[in-house]
Amino acid sequence: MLLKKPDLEDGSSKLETVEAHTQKLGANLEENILQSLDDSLSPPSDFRIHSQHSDKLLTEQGANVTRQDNASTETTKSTVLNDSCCAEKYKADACSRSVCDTSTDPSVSGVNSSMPDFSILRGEVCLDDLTIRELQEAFRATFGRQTNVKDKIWLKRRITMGLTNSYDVPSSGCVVKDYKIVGKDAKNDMSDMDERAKTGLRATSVVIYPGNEGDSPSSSYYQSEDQEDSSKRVPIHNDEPQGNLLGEQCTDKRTRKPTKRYIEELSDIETHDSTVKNSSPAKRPAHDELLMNPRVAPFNETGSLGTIYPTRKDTFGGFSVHVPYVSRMRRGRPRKDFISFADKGPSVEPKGIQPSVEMILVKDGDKGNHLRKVPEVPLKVSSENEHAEAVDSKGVRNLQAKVCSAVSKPKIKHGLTRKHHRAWTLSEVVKLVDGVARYGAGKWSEIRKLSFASYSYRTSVDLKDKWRNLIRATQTQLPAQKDGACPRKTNPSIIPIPPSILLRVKELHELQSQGGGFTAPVKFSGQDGKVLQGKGSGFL
DNA sequence: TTTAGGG
DNA sequence: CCCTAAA
Repeated sequence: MLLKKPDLEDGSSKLETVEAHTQKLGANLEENILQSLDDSLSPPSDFRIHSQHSDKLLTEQGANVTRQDNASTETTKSTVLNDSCCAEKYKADACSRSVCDTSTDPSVSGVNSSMPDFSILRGEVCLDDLTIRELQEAFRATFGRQTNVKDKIWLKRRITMGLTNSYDVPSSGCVVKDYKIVGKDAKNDMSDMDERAKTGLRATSVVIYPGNEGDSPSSSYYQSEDQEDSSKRVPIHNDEPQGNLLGEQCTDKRTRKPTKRYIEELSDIETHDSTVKNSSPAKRPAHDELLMNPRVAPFNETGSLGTIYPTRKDTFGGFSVHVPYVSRMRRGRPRKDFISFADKGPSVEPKGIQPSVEMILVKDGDKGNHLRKVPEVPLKVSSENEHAEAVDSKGVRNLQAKVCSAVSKPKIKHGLTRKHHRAWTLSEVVKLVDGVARYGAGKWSEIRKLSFASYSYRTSVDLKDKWRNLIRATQTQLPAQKDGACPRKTNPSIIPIPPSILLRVKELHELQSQGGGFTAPVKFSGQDGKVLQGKGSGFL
């Protein structure tokens, strides 16, 4: 971009700096432009004449021979590719170089490449003065390939575009000097082009290109130019127009800069993609919901009958697709009917599956670790636990808990295990309440150590969570009980916490929340204590 | 490591 | 239960 300054004539002295500048200065940008130019000018499929012809033409260059042998083109085009690529590459280089490093470069002529006479482009070029032939030659010099287009305007324009590396050139009457448009409409420059690119306007969109020799440049040229139909927006390649042998008339379309909106849409898609792939680390950095980020799209039309389904974007094997929006499989612990299935009796308990793991588990628990990192297969609670709960009047719950722990080992995803859900037994709850009463709410670590020594699977966090749930229960369940039966308690597998315990929880909670930093041990108030004792809970 | 709190 | 921040 910045390379094509007028002060580059006789650039031998400045060549190096300029090229250095080129590399330094966003090889990307420059390369993109040149690349797209290349693409547009030399589609590999039907590029141009055979190198032999090129050579021949090269030798005849002085005469500006522009005859094209279409038959040869057809039959031998495939062998040209390398050569043409070289030429194109060279041309690309030539576009970003100073003026005189081209035709005089010995290496170029040494490679037997069909380099056109770039001298024709040197200095000030007034395309209006040239004949069609000369224009064609200039075209060749500019793009490094032959053209048989005879349309002067088109040629001029194309040459100008090539020389100035700009898509935004006047259709006629301009003078190109040192790869920059001077004379008429000298303001057509890169900066101007950038401006247009920003605004999404294309001056070229109104220019009509006359067709030539079947490769009509105007056909389907700017179709959907200004229609922001994103589905039609494709990057600058693979857009070869129909029936075109030379592929030179589609240059504009293929090389036109994407509109702002296109860019935005593209980046939008990318960000969406990335968010889908990366999930949002802030929210849920881990694992198992990586793909569970349903992206509800606004009603997309997916049905062939035109029916409208709500869909969400989902990811399957790296592909982002829309699928009908339905609930996902539940994650986490199995449903309670599963529990009740397991609850049918101790006979269901698969005791013999992995006896060794049990030992590991118990040992682990004694150390007070929490089990998440270990592949957890709790088959059986420790004997002390059993003993402690043997006195519990609600033995069913014990069984249930144990069986539950025995039957499943949720492995969520790839190494990360979820601690198996163990239903809180009544005795546990009582222990917890007692612990809170003794050590105060918040001393979960202490409570765990002192009151839950035998419940290795209960962490201090568990205690805290359970206590919180108990508090909630007192706030919801308790009043409801007074008013009447809670409709949701019809579930038999959920054994309600006895109101006595709830009352005590409430009392403790109120007490401790009022008392601020109160941590002093509190013995039960007589009423609650009595009830608890009556329950026969055998803790401590 | 523990606690608190949101999810 | 999980996860994280804060202490």
